[in-house]
Parts: sequence; structure tokens; C-alpha cells
Amino acid sequence: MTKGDETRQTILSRAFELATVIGVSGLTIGRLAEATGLSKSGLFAHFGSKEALEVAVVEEASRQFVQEVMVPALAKPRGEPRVKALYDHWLLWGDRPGGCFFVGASAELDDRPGPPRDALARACKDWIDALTTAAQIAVHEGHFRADLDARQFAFELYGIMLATHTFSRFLHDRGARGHTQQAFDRLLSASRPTAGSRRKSD
Amino acid sequence: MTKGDETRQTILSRAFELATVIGVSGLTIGRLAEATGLSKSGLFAHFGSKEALEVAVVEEASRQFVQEVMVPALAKPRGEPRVKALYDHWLLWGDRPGGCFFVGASAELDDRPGPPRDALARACKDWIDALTTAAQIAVHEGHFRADLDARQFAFELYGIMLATHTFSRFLHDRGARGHTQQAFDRLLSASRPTAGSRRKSD
DNA sequence: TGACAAACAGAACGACCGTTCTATTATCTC
DNA sequence: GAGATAATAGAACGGTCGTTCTGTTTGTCA
Repeated sequence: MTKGDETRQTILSRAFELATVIGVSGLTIGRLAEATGLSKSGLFAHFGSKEALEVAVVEEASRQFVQEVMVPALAKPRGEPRVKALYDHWLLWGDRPGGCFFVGASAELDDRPGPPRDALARACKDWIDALTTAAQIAVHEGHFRADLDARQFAFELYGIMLATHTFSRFLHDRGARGHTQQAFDRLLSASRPTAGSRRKSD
Repeated sequence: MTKGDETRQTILSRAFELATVIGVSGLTIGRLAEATGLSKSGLFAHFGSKEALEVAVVEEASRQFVQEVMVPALAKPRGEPRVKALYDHWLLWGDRPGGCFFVGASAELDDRPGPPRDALARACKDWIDALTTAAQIAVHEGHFRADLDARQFAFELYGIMLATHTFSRFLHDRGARGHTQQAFDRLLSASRPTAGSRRKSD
């Protein structure tokens, strides 16, 4: 199948953009059909249900996120450089109309059980796991202190990202970017070994 | 007027509960009418428009937030105890079906301009200002270091709160409460004067 | 207590929702 | 190129949305 998958991909790309701006639940078949130039029923046939469309949109978002954030970061050296790259590319990822898709969608779906919510939660957990693993690697590399709780590190970094989203996108706070950078730097400093600590593989 | 205001208050209390769980935009006149036992038109007449209802719900949420979080904290001694009280009462505030109303509503309204969004942003800014002021007072009291950026403190504390909401409500992460406490403790430690610092009014 | 306004109910409106059905194109296979 | 199949359009469905209109009840106050 060629044509069908091609159209489906076009729909999903547009749907992802739309959902980022107006939210997952604000995304309707009618509006999406209009945005893509297809008829409601023609578009609908590609997914079979609104719920399946939402799941597909979440998966499309995850795909793009991996491409734009995870892959570039994995190309960086293990340890703190990779942690920094994850942070930097996330900032770039959030620099689009609507900001970070996942932050917006999380709040929308958190009390609406079902497959779309499950798919989104999976994506967020994967992201947090990636942050955790990156921090753990930084410990092994000796960039971070040996007793660092990598999961705790991921939690706090995630919080910084959420605060960034809220301060800049919702509150239009001009100091948001500065606060973000300062918070991240402080988190890094607190994670590095204190003077006189030992290095790895001693 | 007695009866009208009374019913209006009943509606708003129920609306606030509902909106916390299903979201501000998920709150419909029909559902709210059913939940309160009124007719759609009867309920509608109290507000004149859906938008006005949403604004009223945000204001009701703010009112309750002040009552349950701000007032108890202001009763505490100035400085770190008050900062801790703000944090503690916020945790209690979030311990209800749907979690923190403002966290959920922020993500929903951040790209939907209009009076409801403005009212919500005002409430969030007030909350952040309260955190900032409390931190600034802690500086004056000598509980926090003199060179602390109170606004930065508020930003990071806000991030911890957002992460708490997401980890516990959305991801159902059992470690959320622990991570929150640890992050808060770490933020407090980093804010206190280092050994050998001077006290206030010297 | 009787007049008057406030508070509500009920029905209906057009708009849009997700979904289904049928018909018509376009695409692919042989 | 013919036949089968996939891809899409169009109309229509029942349902819910916010909103308006018209009554009827209820409360308020001189």
C-alpha cells in the first residue's frame, strides 16, 4: 500500500501540529479534515475511530520526539554532555507553536482513562527513563557523584522543564529562559562530585 | 438578593469540583446542570454565557485556594516556616480528585486566549508572587542566604509542584511523594546561608 | 396580602460532534 | 487494458453543545 499510507502520514503530521496548538481533545475530525483538504468520512476511514486517531497522533508525536531529541543526544558522548544535549534539544523541541506536545497533552488526558492516555503515559515514562539512564551513565563516567539518585535527578529536571513550559507559554514570563538555565545549572552543580571525590574505575 | 446568590454559590462549588476532575473545557452546561439538579436554561441564566461561567469557576477556585493554602500559611511565622507551610498546604490542596485545579487548567487554557485564560493567569501569578515574597521574607529573616534570587526560588519550587502533579496523577509513580520531599529539602538546603554567614540587621 | 420582579423549567434553535452508509473515483494487480 | 480493491466524497444519523425564547413558579417587599 502506497497512497493510503502516504495520506495517513500527511494527516498525522498535520494532526500533530494542530494538537500541539489546540490540544488533543480540541482536535476534531472536522477541523482536521478541513486542515488537510479531505472529507470527514475520507479522513475517518484511515483510523476507524476518534480514539484510534488520538493514539496515532500520540505515536506520531513520540516518533518525532525521538527523532528530534533522543537521536541527536545519543550521538553525544556518554555522561554530562549527553545530559546537556537532552536538555538543549528539549528546549528546541518546545520552541514551536503550542510548545511541548507532551506537557499539554498530559494535563488533558490525566483523568481520562483509555488507550490515548496509556500511549501518552508510555511516551512520558520513556522520556523520564531516558533522563534517568543518562544521569546514571554520567555517574558511571564520574561526571556526577557516585551517590546521586538518578531517578531523583530526572524528577527534578522534569520539573524544570514543566516550569519552563508554564512560565513561558502560559504566563509569558520574560525571565523564563533565564530561570530555566539557572535551575539547570544549579541541578548540574549539585550533581557533580564534590572536590576531592574519586573518579570511576579506581 | 438571597436565593439567587445562594444557588449561584452551590453551582460554583459543584462546578469547581467537576472542573478539577474533568477539566475546565470538559465542563459543560448540560453536565453541570445534571450534577446540580437544575435545568440547563435555569443554570445558564446565572452566568449569561459559558465564558462567564468559566471565569467564575476560576475565581471560585482562587477563592478556595486562598482560603485553604494562603491563609493558613500567613498564620505561620515569617521566613522559612511560612515557606514550608505554603508547600505543605499546597500538597494538601492537591490531595483531592483531579489534583490541583490550576495545574490542569493551565495546560488547557494556555493557547486559548480570552477572559478565562486571563483570570487563571492572574491567579497563577499571584501564587508565584506569594512564593517569591515568602522567600524574600525568609532572606530578610536570615533564614535564607542574602544573595538568594527569590524569584528563581519560586520558579524552582513551582517546577517541583508541577512535577509532583504529573508524576503522581498522570504517571501514577509511587515514588512521587518521596521525590517531591527530597527536591523540596534540597531546594531549602541550597537556599539557606552557608556556614559562617551573617545574620539579619547586623 | 397583592403587585412585581427574580428564579427557574421546558422546548426549540443552529452548529458541530463522531460515526455510518452508499456511491464514486483512483490505484494497483494480473 | 480489464477487474478487483483501495481510497475518498457526500449525505445523513443521533447526540450534545451553547444559547434564546416563552412561560410558570417562587420569593421579596411595600
